[in-house]
Amino acid sequence: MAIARPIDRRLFFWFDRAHTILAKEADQFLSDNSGIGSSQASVLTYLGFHDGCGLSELGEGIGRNNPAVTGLINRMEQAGLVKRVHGGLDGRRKRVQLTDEGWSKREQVREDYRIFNERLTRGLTQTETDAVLKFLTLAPENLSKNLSKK
Amino acid sequence: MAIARPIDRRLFFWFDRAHTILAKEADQFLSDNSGIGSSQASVLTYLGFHDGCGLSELGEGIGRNNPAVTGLINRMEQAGLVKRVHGGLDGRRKRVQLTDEGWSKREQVREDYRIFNERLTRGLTQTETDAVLKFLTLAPENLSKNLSKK
DNA sequence: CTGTATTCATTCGCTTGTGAAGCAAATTAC
DNA sequence: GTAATTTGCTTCACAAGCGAATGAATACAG
Repeated sequence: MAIARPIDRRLFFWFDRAHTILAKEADQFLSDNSGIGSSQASVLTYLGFHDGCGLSELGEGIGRNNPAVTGLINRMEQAGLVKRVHGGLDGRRKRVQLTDEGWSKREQVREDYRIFNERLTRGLTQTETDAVLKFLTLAPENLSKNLSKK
Repeated sequence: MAIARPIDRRLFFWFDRAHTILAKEADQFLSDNSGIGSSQASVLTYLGFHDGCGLSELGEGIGRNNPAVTGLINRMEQAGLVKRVHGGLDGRRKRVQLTDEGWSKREQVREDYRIFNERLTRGLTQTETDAVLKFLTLAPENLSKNLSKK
């Protein structure tokens, strides 16, 4: 196996740095255009594909823990973007649904993301963008698998 | 120009999700092994290459704003990892230096990152890892350039 | 020179996330 | 059928980052 190159050792360093910078920009951009932040945008995006899912599943989907989701959905319910409905047979479960306003906001956000993401990938080839997406989806999985065999 | 593929539109969504998950893991991992969090690890990493730099430059380097750096350096000074020294001719400026303990902690962190990053890139080829690093260094730059011509 | 603008760092008030603990509903074990 | 565990969500206390405002020191314009 090849020796890790110095730059590779700083992968997470660059990842973390890029995230704080990009997240600020994304929040600003979304806030200017659609009046919400990136966490709420994540919820809208996820619910667009999984409307009516439970709160825990939502947390899993957007990478936040349960207390964070509770707060996030409180604010979004307050803002009229989503509503909690009872989960049917299971009395503990609550499902989250987009309201009409939520669906319409989601369309705005899709457009914002389209522009923003296009800007992010300037200077990258399609192959490189694919590699980035592969990393972003694979790495969290890799970690959870390797937790045990430290 | 090619039409953006649906998956590409969610680039930032995946980026944000991956970051929260990875950051939690990284904090846990670093905390277990070296007793510090990822923000402090970033400072140690950056200072390893730019020991004695000013607080603003440090913030730029690790992607945090000035108030965040002030707090971070307060905690690290408290912990004996860094010290503030006066910036010479310019009476406003303060420089940050690693203490002996800081240098030694930095070595630990280097090793932690080596292991952690190796884990992150499992399943990726070297070419793909390179693409990820290119993205992480390029995207923040791209944004700041494009701020004006919204 | 002197007044204005700029820069570097800090303080302040607030938001959002975290882990730990708690509660109620459902499931499993015996 | 009851006790013990697990699951889904919420509450709580706290950590850390953000923007805005502030305080000091320097630079610049006339």
